Amino acid sequence: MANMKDLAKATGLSLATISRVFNDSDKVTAQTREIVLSAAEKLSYRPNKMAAALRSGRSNSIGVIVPVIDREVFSSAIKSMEEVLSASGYNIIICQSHESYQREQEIIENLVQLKVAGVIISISKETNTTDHLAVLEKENIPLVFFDRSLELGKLNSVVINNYNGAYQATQHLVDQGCRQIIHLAGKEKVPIFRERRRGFEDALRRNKLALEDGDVIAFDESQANRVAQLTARLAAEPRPDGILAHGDISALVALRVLNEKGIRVPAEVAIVGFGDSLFCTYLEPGLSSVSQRNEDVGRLAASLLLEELQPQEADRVVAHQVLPPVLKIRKSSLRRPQTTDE
Amino acid sequence: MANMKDLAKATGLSLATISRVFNDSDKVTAQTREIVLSAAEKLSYRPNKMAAALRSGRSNSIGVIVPVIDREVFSSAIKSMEEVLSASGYNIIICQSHESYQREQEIIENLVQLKVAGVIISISKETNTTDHLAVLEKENIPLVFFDRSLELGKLNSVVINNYNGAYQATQHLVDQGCRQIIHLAGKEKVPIFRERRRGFEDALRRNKLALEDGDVIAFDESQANRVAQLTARLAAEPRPDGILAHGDISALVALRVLNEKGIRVPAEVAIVGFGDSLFCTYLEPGLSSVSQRNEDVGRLAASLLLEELQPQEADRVVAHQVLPPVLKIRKSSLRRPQTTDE
DNA sequence: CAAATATATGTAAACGTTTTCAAACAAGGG
DNA sequence: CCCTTGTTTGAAAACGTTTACATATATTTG
Repeated sequence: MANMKDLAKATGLSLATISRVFNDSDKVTAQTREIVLSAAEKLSYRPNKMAAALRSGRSNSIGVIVPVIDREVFSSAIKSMEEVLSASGYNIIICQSHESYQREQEIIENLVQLKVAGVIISISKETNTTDHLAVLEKENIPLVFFDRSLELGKLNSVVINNYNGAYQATQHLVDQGCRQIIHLAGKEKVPIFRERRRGFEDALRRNKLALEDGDVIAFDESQANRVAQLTARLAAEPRPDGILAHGDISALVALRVLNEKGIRVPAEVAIVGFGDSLFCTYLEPGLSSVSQRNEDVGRLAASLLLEELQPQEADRVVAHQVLPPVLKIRKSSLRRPQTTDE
Repeated sequence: MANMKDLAKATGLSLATISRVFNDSDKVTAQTREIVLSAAEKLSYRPNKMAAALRSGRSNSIGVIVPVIDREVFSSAIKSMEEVLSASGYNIIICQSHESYQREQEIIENLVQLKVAGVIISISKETNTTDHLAVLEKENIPLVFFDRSLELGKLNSVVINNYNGAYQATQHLVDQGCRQIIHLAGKEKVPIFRERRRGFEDALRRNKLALEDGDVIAFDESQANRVAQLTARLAAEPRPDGILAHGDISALVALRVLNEKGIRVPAEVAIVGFGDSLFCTYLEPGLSSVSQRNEDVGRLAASLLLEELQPQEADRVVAHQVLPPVLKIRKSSLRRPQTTDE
C-alpha cells in the first residue's frame, strides 16, 4: 500500500530521511522522527522487507534443514532455534530432506537462491560428503551443523557426545548391579548409533564384563525380526539383567517384550533408553534415558550461527561443540536406592 | 555473483529474453534457450528470488504459526504441510506464538512485512478474536486455520470433529462393557477440550448411563492434584470401569496410577486416550486412542491454501473442513474380541 | 506478392528499499 | 566575523528481477 515515497511526499522530507527513521539511525532529530512516525501511522505504512533485503543484499531468513520435522529430537531443537533467532529478528525457513541426499542438495540450492542469511542443518542418513554445501561457502553463507554432523574438522557444529552417553548409561547399569548387559543397536550406517555402540562396548570392557556375540542385537528394519532376536536372547544363557537401547522407542519395544514374558523391570532386567522422550517420565515404571539435550543443542546451534552472522571482527575460529549428555535416572533402571530426577 | 545482466552481456541477448528463459516462457526458441542455459552454466548463474519476488509482488513463502512446534499434533501437521507446499515451490516460515495473543499479533505483522503469499495458523489458547488477522485480509493474504480455529463462519479451516472423537471413544468403551466411565478433562478454556467433554457426556446420555459429579475430573495445572483427584475417584463407589482421557499424556498418567494401585488394564478398567501419539502403539498394553489425523489435517490445510493462492477464477466459497477422527483400538480398551489395528 | 497475422526479441520502466556522496546548516574557536 | 567541525537532510544511483509495450522477423493468407 503506502510506501516510503508516499511518506516522503506526505511529510515533505526526502526518501533518505524516511529510511533513516525506520532503521533507527541516530542521525535524525527526535522531531522529524516524530513527524515521520505519525505520518506512517496515518497512512498505515508497513515496511517492505523484501525490498530492504534486496537492496541490502541479505535477507533475515535462516534455513533450517532436518531429515523430517516430526521427530522429537528435531522439533525440540527447532523450537529453541526459533526462539533464539526470532529474538534477533530472524525468521526460519523449515525444510525436510526426508533422509535424501539429492533432496538436501535441492534444498540448499533453493535456500541460496532465496539469499538466506545462514543455514542450520542436521544431515540426512545418506549424506557423507559436503559437496552440496560448497556453494554456501562460495556465497559466504555461514553454516552450522547440529545433531548429526560430518567428521570433518572445519565445520561449525553442535552435537552431543553419543559415545559418552552410552558409556554413562552402561556404567549406571553396572553400578546398579547388572552383570549381563545387552545392547539394542541402531542402524549401523548412522554414525551416532555406531558411537553409542562403541560407548556401550567400551564401558563393558572397562568394567571387565564379558561381551559375547549376540549381546549386541543389530538393527533390523523389520520390528518383528528385532522382537524375535530379543526374545531369543532373553531366553538364552547367560540371562541378561540389563538392556541399553539405542533409542526410547527401541526401549519401549523391549519393555513390551519383557512385559509379555513376565520379566519384572527393573528387578530382573534393568533398562535404559536414549533420547529422553517426553513419554519416558509418564511410563510406569518411568524409563531411564539419556537426554540428548535437544533444546540446548538447538539453542547453541542458533547462537553459533548468530555469532557467525556478526560482521567478522577477527578471523573466527571454527567451533565444534560437543555437549555431554545427561542421564535421567528413573525407575526402569533403579535397583538400588539413589536420587531420581522427580 | 553473476546476474541476468551478465548473461545478457555474455550472450548478446536482452535482459527480457534471459528472464523469459528462466520463467519457462514458451515465447523463446529452443536454440536461444540453449544458449542462455549454457551461459548460465558457465557463469554459474543463480536466480535471485528476492529480486523476483520484489518485482512481481509475490514471494513464495508461506507463514505457518503454531503455539509451539515440539508437540506431535503440530510437528506432524507441519510435516505434511511442508511436503505439499514445497512440492508447489513454496517454502514455509515457522513461527511460534507460545500461546500468547500478543506474540501472535507481532508474528502476523512480521509476516505481512515479509509479504508472505499466505498464512496457516493454529491459534493460541489466548486468542478469541480475529482482530489481529484483519490486516491479512486487507493485504489480500489468504489464511487457513487448522487444529484450533475460531467459531466464526467466514474462515477457511481444517479441524477434526473433537465431539465426535470423544463420542466414538466413549461408545467404544460402552460397547466393551464399561458402565461407569469417567473423563479426565482438559483445560476448560480451550474449545477443543470442551468439545471432547461434550462428546463424552452426550455418549453417556445416549446410552442412558449415569453421569455423577466427580465423573468428570477437571483439569488442574498441577499434575499432583490431578493424580490425587483421580486416585480418590478410583477408590470411590461406584467403581469406574472405563476412562476417557482428553489426551494421551493424560492417559499415561492414569495408566501409571492404575498400575500403582494394581488395577488391571483393561480387565478392570479400560482406557482410551486422545491424539494417537507415536508411543501408543509401543506401550504394553497398547493404548487405544483417538487419532487426530494430524498429517491429514496438515495436508488438507496446505491444499486449501494452495487453492486460495490460485488466481481467483470464480468467487471462491469458504471451506470449513471437519474431519471425522479415527479411533485406534488397542489392548488398553479391549475386553471383547475385536479386530485391532495391528 | 502485399498485407495481415503470429512469433521472437528488445527497450525501458518499474518494484521499494538502502546507501554513497554532497549539500545545508548550526555551533564553536580563534 | 571567518574558518573549521559536526550534525542533519537531500539527490540519485543501485539491488536483480519482471513486464508492458514496441519492434523486428517469420509465417500465413487472399
